[in-house]
Amino acid sequence: MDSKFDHKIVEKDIYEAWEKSGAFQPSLQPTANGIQQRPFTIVLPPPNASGKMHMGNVLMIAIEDLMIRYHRMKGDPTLWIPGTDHAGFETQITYERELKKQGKSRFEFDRETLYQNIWEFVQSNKSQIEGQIRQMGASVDWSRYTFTLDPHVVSTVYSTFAKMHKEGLVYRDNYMVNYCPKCGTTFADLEIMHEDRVDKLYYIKYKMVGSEDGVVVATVRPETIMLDTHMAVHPDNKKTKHLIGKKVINPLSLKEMEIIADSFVDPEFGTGIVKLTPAHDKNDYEAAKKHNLPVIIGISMDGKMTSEAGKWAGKSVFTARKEVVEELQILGAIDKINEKYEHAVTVCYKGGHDIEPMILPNWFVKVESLKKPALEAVESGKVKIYPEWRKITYTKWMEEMHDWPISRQVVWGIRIPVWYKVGQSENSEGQNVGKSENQNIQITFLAKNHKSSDHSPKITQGSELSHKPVVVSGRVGELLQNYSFEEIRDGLQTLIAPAGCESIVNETCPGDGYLQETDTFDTWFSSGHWPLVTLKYPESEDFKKFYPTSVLETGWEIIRFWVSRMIMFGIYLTGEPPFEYVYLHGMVRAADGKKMSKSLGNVINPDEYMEQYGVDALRMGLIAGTATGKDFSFPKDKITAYRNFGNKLWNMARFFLMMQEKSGITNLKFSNSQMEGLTARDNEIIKMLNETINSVDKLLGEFRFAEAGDTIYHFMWDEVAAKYLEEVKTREDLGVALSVLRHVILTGLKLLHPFMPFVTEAIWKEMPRKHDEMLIISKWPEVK
RNA sequence: GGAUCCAUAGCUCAGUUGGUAGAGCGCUUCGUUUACAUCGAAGAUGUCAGAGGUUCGAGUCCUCUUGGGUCCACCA
Repeated sequence: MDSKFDHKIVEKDIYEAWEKSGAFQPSLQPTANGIQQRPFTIVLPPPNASGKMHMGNVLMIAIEDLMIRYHRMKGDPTLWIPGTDHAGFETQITYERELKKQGKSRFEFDRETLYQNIWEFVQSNKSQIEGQIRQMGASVDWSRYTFTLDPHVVSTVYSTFAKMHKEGLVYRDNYMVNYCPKCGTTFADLEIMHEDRVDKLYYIKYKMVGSEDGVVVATVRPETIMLDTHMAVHPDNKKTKHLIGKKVINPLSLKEMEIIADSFVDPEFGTGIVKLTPAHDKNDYEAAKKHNLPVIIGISMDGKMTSEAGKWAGKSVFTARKEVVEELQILGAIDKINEKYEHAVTVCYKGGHDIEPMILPNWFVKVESLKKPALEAVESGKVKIYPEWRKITYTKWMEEMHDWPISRQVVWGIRIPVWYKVGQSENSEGQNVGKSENQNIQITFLAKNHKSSDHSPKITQGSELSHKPVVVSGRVGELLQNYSFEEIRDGLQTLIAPAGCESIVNETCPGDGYLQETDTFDTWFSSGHWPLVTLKYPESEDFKKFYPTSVLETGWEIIRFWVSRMIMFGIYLTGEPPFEYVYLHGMVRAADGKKMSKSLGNVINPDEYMEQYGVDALRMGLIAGTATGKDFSFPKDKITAYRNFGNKLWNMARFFLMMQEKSGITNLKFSNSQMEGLTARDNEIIKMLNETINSVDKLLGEFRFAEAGDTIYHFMWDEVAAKYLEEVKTREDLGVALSVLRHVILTGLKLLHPFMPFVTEAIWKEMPRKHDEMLIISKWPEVK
């Protein structure tokens, strides 16, 4: 043995030996005295398939591997299923960035081709994260590896959607969604943020109809003024009560606008009068629905003004705002401008871009009947959340939860299995598609045989050359007059079907003339099935044996996104929540105490630490970073400390071996029950060892990982290495002392193995033992 | 605005039924003892944010204040 422990030499070989031994697979693990134990199961929250390991992943794997190894040594049939996530939106963004480097964009591809290209991109990248999971020492069962786009996953998600559709739990409706024109997709309420900003608040003068009087209305969005048809005041506001029912003139459209009463208006804000823009404001939309007002869409999905905006059509929101203000100034319609108006703007959490509220048809999940049992499961303690104070995040969210929009305008994901009939089929039974709402479906597709003489469909992009495919968009009813159904189908990019369209839910194409929905499921809709699909619900033996799983371990920031949905789907499909415990680890912050982010440039890369200090030190250091589940700063010191500790253990073993060799004693006794002639001091150290075992068992049972590790650390270092081992040097009854020392070292290695698997396994291999099995499957010490 | 967590040694954090303040790192001094300098020995550093309350006794429980973090939130 070298005088220093070198993690680089052993890590790879040890992992291969573990994997080869079958220890990761429950069916190949040794059983505990033939007694049928309860299985212990964890499903790995899947990291991004095309990404790389970050500190949060490292902590997650460290904690999960700790629990897994502990239970495996205790003799429970233990299963940890690995997997990776397609990470819909993020991966698509990454891929598009690659395209841009090649001077291309996604608009040059039809949907099918784009999907295939991203698939290949992910396939060529996923070996990195898989390699890193191995490097971490994760004792996962690779034979059960699952990717979130595996055929059986897609098929399970499809059947859930079909079941929910059949039971009336999904519906299609127009909805005011949070749309990000930059990202090109909608975001759920959970996925948007509020950013405090200082903007201009414009006070606009409106003239009353048939009077010289006027009113003044405050707005931050003058660019929508020409769309407005109504204003509103609070019905009980004395100052504005007289205005109800009166009319004013829109300074841009010159149309008359009626002032209505609605209690959502805050009498204290601005002038107490609000202009209504139903298509682009949540409150206004609600009010418009209530009062049956027109909803005029003035901003399109690319963030530009529509034809409804008159002379500003085609201009960006920003430009329109500037120009409208100039126009209003010329008209003398601006009363004043508050230059320093502080308010909160909604932005998307992905890129921090401004959210444009839009009316779009969407698929929704009715959550009312799903959320009740999911809330009940946690409140009754059937699902136990640790740390306990995180529970309130869950219960609050479940109480407030409203219907869940699940459509995403992203290609990379599970395509919603809904089909719209748009083309004529040969066997059409007199169904006149031309008259149906389906002819109003908005299509964007890549036309390969574009005829330059066409003028009805709008060409939005591409060259005039006829051989080069161009992007064509329009209503399908009109497009079909110039293009064949097959050409549209094959070149299809996106489709927006109005809420009233007829549709069929089916996994595969139901017949001729159908186009499939181009939206994909919200990634949380499919990952909400994770414990089910990794266990191959509903028919497999795994599902029968391992469901519900034992612990779901993840970061607290996805309680709402993920944990709640898994519990909902688990109960909905099986009647049982998918796990018994939820353990939520804290967020690893950067050295400066802030959240790690690429934009702040404070990201700490785990690779460097694994390389320099070894996986064991990094894992244990992170676990020791916080004992309470709170967020914590990356604990660099603790990583050094545990690297040193690994070396200390290594040298304890070296000392033992050296003493044994020097003394020539070969008949050491193995278990303390066989040891004779123990001194009071020997009994004392054995007693302390047993107390350590007891407290480690207790602490691990309570998810107090840091304290458990700390307990072993101090016993092994302060009591064994610093004291007992020194005494051994001068003992006359060396045979007894070495027997005790070996017993203590071997037992200590067992206790430590779940925390620091590599160094303990490496030392174990060097120590003379009774059985020659690996440490990973050795029996956890029990105190009699 | 609502909710929640936090404030303990220079730094990062422990301190779970209330009972004499802890760890790691850092710092000071000393040490070539044959397991380990990724080591050993000795040592310094805290009105446990502030105020009040409950108690024989409070870092720990309650109230308020101050200062932070995070989540949620429709105010044009």
